[in-house]
Amino acid sequence: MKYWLVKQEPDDYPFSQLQADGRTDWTGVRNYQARNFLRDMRMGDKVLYYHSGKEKAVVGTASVARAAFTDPTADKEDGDGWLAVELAAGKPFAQPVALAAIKADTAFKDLLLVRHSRLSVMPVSTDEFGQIVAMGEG
DNA sequence: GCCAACGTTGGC
DNA sequence: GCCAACGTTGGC
Repeated sequence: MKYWLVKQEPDDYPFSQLQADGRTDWTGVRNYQARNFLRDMRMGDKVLYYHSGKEKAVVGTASVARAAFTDPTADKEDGDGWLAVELAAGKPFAQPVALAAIKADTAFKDLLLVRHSRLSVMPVSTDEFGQIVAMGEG
């Protein structure tokens, strides 16, 4: 099993909305590096859900409910080859894990969230995932 | 609101 | 194929 982190503006689609929906198609990714990570996702993989913008914190977990498929929201102008996955809501964190806290911990110095802040879909290691979940559960 | 980082576009 | 210009993202 692999572990991932996805980033979303809470104004666009907050974690609470994913919880309300149960699951959702993760569409609209138009970046090749992120697309390649989507392609590597397998059903059952675990996902950290990060709120960018004002919040800047990991707020809960999700899981991959359906492996990559053609993004139905990609139009002609976008070209083809874009992918989506389906995510299922996991657990909200009792305590959001702030980006500042992640940056302050050298255990996360290689995390792409820190190193490559603009990437919206990224892999995380087993250890990183476990540690962030532990922090989130308080 | 600003700026840095990065990706994309378009002229050459 | 290179590179400057531009647009977007996201942290501060």
